[in-house]
Amino acid sequence: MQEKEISQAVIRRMPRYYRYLGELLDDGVERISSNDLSRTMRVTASQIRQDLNNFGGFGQQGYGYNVKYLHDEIGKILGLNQRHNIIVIGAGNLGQAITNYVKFEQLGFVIIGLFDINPALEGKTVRGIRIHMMDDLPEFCARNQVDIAALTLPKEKADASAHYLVELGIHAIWNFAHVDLDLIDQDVVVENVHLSDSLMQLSYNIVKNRFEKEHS
Amino acid sequence: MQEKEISQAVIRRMPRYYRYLGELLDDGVERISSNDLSRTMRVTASQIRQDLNNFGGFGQQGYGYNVKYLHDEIGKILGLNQRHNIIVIGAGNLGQAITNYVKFEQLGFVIIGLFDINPALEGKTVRGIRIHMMDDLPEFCARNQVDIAALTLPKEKADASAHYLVELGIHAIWNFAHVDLDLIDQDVVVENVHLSDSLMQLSYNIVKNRFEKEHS
DNA sequence: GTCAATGTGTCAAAAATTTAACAACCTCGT
DNA sequence: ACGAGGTTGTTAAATTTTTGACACATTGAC
Repeated sequence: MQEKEISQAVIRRMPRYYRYLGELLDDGVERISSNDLSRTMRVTASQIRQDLNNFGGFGQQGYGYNVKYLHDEIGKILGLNQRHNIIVIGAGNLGQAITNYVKFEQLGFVIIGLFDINPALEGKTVRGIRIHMMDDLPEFCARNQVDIAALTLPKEKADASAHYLVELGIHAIWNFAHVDLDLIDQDVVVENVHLSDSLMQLSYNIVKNRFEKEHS
Repeated sequence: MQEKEISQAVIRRMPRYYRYLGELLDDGVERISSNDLSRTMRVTASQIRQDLNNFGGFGQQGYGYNVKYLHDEIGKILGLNQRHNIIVIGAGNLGQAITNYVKFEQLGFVIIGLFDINPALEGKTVRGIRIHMMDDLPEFCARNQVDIAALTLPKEKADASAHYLVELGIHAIWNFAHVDLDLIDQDVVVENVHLSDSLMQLSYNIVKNRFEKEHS
């Protein structure tokens, strides 16, 4: 499938292509050129062609790209042609919010259970999905195929939980706790969503923007 | 304050430095060298020094960096020395989850109101913070200083809301809707949190990881 | 069927980012 | 007060990423 290493910079852009192509598809657009796409996406056409060519030649000279075909192919590249079962560790507000986000399911990401240590939550459900106690985790993982664990718990507990999950055979973690999990050398893929980092970036740009306005 | 343009690559790393320095501070560490920090953060010492030097010389030869001082300075760079009032547009699960996330307040980001169009939510509160109807937005913005609007609503409504917010004088948007807001040329700073993009990246890396295991 | 227009894949150049190297300087033990 | 050891700020090299350019394939009008 993959041959040479593809830079994460490219990978970061792929979901965005997928999104735009999905919209074109919904709009009934059949074909598109890198040039037209570059205008709507506000990136260079060269970058689009370069990015796509990392994975193969999906276009045709003189024609462009077939929207449906390209959309499907990028979907395959991103693994969206297969189902991913998710468990959510930490059934607090964020965990529940994610569980309620139906859109993920359309992409093949299906939440099959939530876990928490708070006994008050035991047996309750979110969108029909049950909240279990952490003690039940080993059995649950043995009985169900769990592809991804979403970590939505306080940072103090995140690292220990992550190690525990890896022990139970989980190979992918979607980490919302604002720590960097110390899982080097472990056979596990981690994707971080650091909301406070994001806010701080925004804050930096706010201050910068104000400054530039004052001095121009 | 800022002189030459600093690349967003650097800015993306600053919150992470801030986080690690905060932890060192909590641990009572007084000073640290770029070398020691590089080991814990798993980046090169050279990058740390280079990054920090974009903003000035915070260290001292033969000594290293004073943790508290550096933490404070990075905080200032990121604008964490001032308060940022946030309104949340869309009081659904995600909006409420964010509102409940107390940690932001410690960083100076204070949520002062939620807005929705669902009449059933009118007057309810989340962590003591009131949910208003969208109709009240103009008056609310006139009476309160609103620095950031967090957009936690369906993508169909995101773009129109964003334009409306800009009209009302808001200059910063924290966008959770998975569309790219079309706000070029507007005097507004946008920070995106595209959760599904993040999930797709994770998915890509899962597939890649599996593939590499099978072929090694 | 021909040909201008279109548009990809790819190679090369340019720009940006990261890493390495080191001179200058500070610390701290003696 | 001195000097060995340590550490920054900074310059230069290496690497990565992005952009530009164009040969060549395909389309679609006539």
